[in-house]
Amino acid sequence: MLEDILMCETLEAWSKVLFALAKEYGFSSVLFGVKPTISTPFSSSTIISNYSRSWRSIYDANAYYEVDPVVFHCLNSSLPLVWTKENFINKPEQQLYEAASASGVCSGLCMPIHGPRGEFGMLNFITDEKSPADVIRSKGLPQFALMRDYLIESFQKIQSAAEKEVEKPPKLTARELECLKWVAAGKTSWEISRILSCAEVTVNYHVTNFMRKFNAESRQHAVISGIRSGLVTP
DNA sequence: GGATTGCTCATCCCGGTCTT
DNA sequence: AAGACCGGGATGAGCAATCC
Repeated sequence: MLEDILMCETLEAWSKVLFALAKEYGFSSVLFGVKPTISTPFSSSTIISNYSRSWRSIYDANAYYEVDPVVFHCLNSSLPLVWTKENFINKPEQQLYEAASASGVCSGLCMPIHGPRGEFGMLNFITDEKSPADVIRSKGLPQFALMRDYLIESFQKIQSAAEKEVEKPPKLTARELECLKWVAAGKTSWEISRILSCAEVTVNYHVTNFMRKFNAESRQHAVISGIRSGLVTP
């Protein structure tokens, strides 16, 4: 099944394998959450889970990620955490646990995610029993670490394929490409106008056009997009 | 012949920096 | 602090080449 997940080409297929893996390993539900960097707001995380919708809504509405000791563990460690009621110590944490257990989220195994490009997240397997120890003992902890690595690798492959699809480089005219190249070289509009033997406003016109094509808010932003798409070299 | 595309140019406004 | 200056950005008009 781990090999299967590397073959997935869509997030939908990937999710199905993830959910099947969790079930196969004896967990009632699973959550895979990841954000681009550790400092990115939690609200912009990508979350794939088969938690109950009501629990997800409650968790988000109460911003429980701010008090969740499992999240706190992931922020500070790469090691797996077998979490139970005992991990929820102070009042806000206990309130979170009460709400969670009422929704069937009683204990679990959490694998922190610290990706190769600074991505941060967690892979959280849930049971509706008081301790997941038996489930983990039967499969062995290293197996879950391996699963996490496969999931990260395959998820990133699907994500980058989707980004490439979205970021097809726009078609620039020869003049726009020349202006982009000189803007990337740090030249001002006036300097470019001298190089290309045209008026400064003409340079501005081409700059405005490639900015629009890159959907950029400034010429610097457009230059970065141009470098990313391979139209110009840094 | 009309529509579209690409290029050039003029004018105006805005925000940041420099000078007095 | 106020004005001058500069770079960046938006808008609109005109012209030439190309396509259908």
